[in-house]
Amino acid sequence: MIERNHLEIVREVDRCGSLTAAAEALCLTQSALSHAVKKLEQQLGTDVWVREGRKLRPTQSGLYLLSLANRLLPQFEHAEELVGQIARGQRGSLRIGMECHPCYQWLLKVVGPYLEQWPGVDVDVKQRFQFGGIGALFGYDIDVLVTPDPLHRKGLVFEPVFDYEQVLVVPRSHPLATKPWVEPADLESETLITYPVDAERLDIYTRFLVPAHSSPARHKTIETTDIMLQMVAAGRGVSALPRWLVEEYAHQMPIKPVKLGRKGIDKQIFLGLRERDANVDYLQSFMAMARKTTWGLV
Amino acid sequence: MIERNHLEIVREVDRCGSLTAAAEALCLTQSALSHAVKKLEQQLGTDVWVREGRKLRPTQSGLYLLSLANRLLPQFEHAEELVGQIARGQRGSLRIGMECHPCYQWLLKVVGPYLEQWPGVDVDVKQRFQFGGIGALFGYDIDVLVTPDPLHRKGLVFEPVFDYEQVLVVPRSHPLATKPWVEPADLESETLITYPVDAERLDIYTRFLVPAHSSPARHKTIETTDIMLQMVAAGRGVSALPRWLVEEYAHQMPIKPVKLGRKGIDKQIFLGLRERDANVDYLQSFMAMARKTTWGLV
DNA sequence: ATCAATCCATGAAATTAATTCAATAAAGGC
DNA sequence: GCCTTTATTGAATTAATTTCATGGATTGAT
Repeated sequence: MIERNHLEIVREVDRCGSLTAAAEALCLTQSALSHAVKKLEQQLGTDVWVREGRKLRPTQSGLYLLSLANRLLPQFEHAEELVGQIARGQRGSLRIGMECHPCYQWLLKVVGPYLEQWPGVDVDVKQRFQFGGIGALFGYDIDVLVTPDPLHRKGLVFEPVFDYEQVLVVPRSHPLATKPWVEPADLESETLITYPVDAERLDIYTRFLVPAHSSPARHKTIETTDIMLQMVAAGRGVSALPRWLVEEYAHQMPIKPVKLGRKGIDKQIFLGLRERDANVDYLQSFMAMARKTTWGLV
Repeated sequence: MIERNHLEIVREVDRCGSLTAAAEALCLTQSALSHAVKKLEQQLGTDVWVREGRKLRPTQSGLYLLSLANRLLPQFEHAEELVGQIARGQRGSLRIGMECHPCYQWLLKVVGPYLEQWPGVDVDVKQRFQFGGIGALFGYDIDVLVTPDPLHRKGLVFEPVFDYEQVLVVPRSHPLATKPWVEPADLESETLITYPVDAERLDIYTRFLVPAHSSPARHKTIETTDIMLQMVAAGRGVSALPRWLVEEYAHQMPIKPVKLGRKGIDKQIFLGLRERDANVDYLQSFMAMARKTTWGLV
């Protein structure tokens, strides 16, 4: 078996030109090296150096091992560096799961500065999970979950990162646009546009329409926020989104946020991760930056 | 320090899915593996697997080490295979030094079949040496020397591979072409074409002209055999070459060999190598094939 | 729920491997 | 020729790996 230290020896002997010097460099006695060399040659069944006087000249095998050493040893060294970074929490992969469609816009604001600060971390975002976001966390498909439903289970940790108000978005010229708030009944003649997810995961249903036994005239689903808002601006329907998101888009398109009910619908977004990972530096940092990014938005 | 056996462990645990099975595959007890794993994780300062129930799931570090293992271990294994071949004399480099210009034609006939038989051997031919062919052998610039001058020294071994007669080459229409042999005086009106080497290494001088205190009308040097013979065929001079070589070319061009002196000049070509290498399979084989190739030529 | 089977962790003992020490031999420089 | 440097060798020492014996934890089946 050719071992790493054999390659180390071959490289150092080549560098130093003698066993004695190589032994010095490897923090060994010259005798230890001599023994090691002898054993290696016995194992390989061939000389690695020919002894000429008191010089060592690499044989064919020696030259080959030398090239192998110069190829493999740097990879070992690089690996140690990398694993060290992982150990210190400076490197890793951060797979973010999203269970909150409109949060994608918010996430982009977090990720930008985060990538700058953590050059060793690979960030990826996933939006579909076979067994739900919690399952994805347990199954190691993701490392962090962005969700409005913390659903506590042991082994997982959730932390709120920001609060916001879910509002109705209507065209600026819409009759509802001037109201201080809308009632469920106001939507019965409207087309409601939502993301394509189950109704029980849409607050406008669970916390607004369903309790009032109300429902919209039609229901359309659209994947992307941009298109959704363009549809609203074009008077093709109304939608429910975070207030901060609507206000941001309101600069560019004729839309307006309207409170849902007299008290409005307040929501909270949580970041969840595995308890085991809770003390990993780059994950903690992500939590911290996520919390900070909030302020600029609400 | 990440060692080869660490990579071996990581790979095997991944393959087998459990420590126990991996231990079996590595011919170790489960306990030994457990100890080894623990020590590795301590050294790295990070877990390589997370224990979930009685299953092991690789961590970030573990996944990285696994990819490293899949990259490096095959290289180790390939290296062992290769060194094994070198040890068994099945692989190596055969650098042939030529001190006998016309022998190049002969060498080509040897090398062809040799390459087929020894796919693991890299053959190279060198024709110029700073300190002579012998020096090149001693200095490990070449492995075999093809020479007419064996010049014995200890540490080197020479063996004759073939005999031949050195003859004068003249155009077929030349007056000398019909003579049974030429005398030194016959060349005094001729242009002599030779390879560009010192006169003391040219038999036509040392063994023919010089003893008779004779010399040609002019002396030209040419590097390549083909051009040399074309010059002769064109009546631009005469040259001295092995009879077998001249006879081969005589099919294609109007040239003729003539004996040098009544008795002719007999020569012998030797193959020399370092004593140390004398028992290397692929070198011995080269010697053998060199000897055999002779028959087809003389 | 209980039981058996399977798997991993651990400490102490045994084995094996690596390293040092001390002595020797060989080569190169002055 | 003598002195210095370098590599080899065998025995003693030290360090490491491995095994043995055991216990705890989890899984799947009865």
